[in-house]
Amino acid sequence: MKAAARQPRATSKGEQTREAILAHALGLATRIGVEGLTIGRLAEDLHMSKSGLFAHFRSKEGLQLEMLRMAGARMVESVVKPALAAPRGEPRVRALFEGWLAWEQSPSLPGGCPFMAASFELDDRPGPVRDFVVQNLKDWLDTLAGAARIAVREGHFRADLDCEQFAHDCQGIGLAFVHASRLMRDPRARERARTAFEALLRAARAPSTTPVPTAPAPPGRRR
Amino acid sequence: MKAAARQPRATSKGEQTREAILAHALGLATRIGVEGLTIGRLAEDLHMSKSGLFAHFRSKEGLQLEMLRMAGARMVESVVKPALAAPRGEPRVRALFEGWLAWEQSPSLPGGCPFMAASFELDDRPGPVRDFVVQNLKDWLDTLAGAARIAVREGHFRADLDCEQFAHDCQGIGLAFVHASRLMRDPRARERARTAFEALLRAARAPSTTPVPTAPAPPGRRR
DNA sequence: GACTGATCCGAACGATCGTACTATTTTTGG
DNA sequence: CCAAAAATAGTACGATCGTTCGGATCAGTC
Repeated sequence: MKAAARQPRATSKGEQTREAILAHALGLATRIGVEGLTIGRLAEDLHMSKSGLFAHFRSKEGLQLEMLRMAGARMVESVVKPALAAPRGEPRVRALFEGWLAWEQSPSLPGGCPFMAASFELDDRPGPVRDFVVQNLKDWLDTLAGAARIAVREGHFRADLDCEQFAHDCQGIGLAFVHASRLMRDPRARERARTAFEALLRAARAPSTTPVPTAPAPPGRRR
Repeated sequence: MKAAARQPRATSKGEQTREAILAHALGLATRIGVEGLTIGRLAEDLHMSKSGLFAHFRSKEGLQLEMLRMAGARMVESVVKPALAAPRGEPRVRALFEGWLAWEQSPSLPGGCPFMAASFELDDRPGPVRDFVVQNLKDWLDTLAGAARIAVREGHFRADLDCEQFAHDCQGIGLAFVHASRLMRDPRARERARTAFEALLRAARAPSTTPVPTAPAPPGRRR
């Protein structure tokens, strides 16, 4: 928290309290929702005055946006970037999924990934906050689809795989994981998610791995 | 509004306004959330006084619970019951899924299935409302798993299929559908959901599309 | 037509919301 | 160390929240 003592710039006093506010807001928002965030509650938790805290952001919406911006940056840093270190192809897809699972259960996010929660909270409430969430999730889906496309090029996945559909299905597994884990308190949630993901991978892989000698495409196969 | 003039009982005046309140609350809650429901807003929309409306329920929590109770009953009526008319086995599983898709897009639910939204809204907020949502979703998952189990018995699905996992995966597809449809405004959301569901069915079916002639009960068959 | 219960309204309560203004402190560069 | 600047606190505002309470208005029974 206070590693570097000799930093004349880069972290003015205001900057670091501002970051502390955002970090706490993030942890809070995962539990009570992005809209449920309250300046008063934040100030109380951080032993500040409402006005002193408020002065860091132009409005509540500003606070929400900056908080989500921080969450997005953290997610890229702790999920996407490390996954890029994994070998191209299926291993990287796996790394993305596993990284996301870990991110979802990160201790700094006691209520889980804020974007997942916001997906359902803001889906019918237009505004810049919603727009930001949509953009972030679109980027995430693109990342997944891109990794799948690479896996196709590497020969790990079927050549005719619909990569957007693959990303979509991954998202479904993730959402089901949150559902089972957070709401239903199912202790097997993680196991369930992994099972579903393995099945998805199996279906996405090149047909050679499955010892099916007959035609792999049943009638009516389209797109 | 006054169709039946000769009804001495069964629908007293209070009962029908109470139902009107709940119906409107349901439509509202799907858009602004269960917690976002507001007595004032409801009263304004229905041209009533706050206190007059409030008198129908002991508390806001009471209103929320009764509203969800109505939603659950409607869902059973419009999804589960009709599906029971479908032939046992895979057709019934299909009917459940298709019925749920239609329910999710029902015009009386402008924001989609309230339980889906509540899943993420209340996952970290203990209380009777959360408990009710959990119970309802547990029942839904049991219905799905039960239908799958019947499909196994009918020989439509693999004998070693994990029916709870199947229900879990169905839920994931549903959640991804809501995600893609409501938040991302993806016009292909429905197509995506159907594609994912067909893949799930394909993986659940007996290993060869041709009916299995061998013993229908492999070792390890229980419950 | 008076009585009775159900139904609804109006006004008010304390609390809390987001935000605006003005002081007062604290940090910072010279 | 000092003045300028940044950061925080204090106070107050109009709105709205859930809830209470006493009184109107209505329906149905004798």
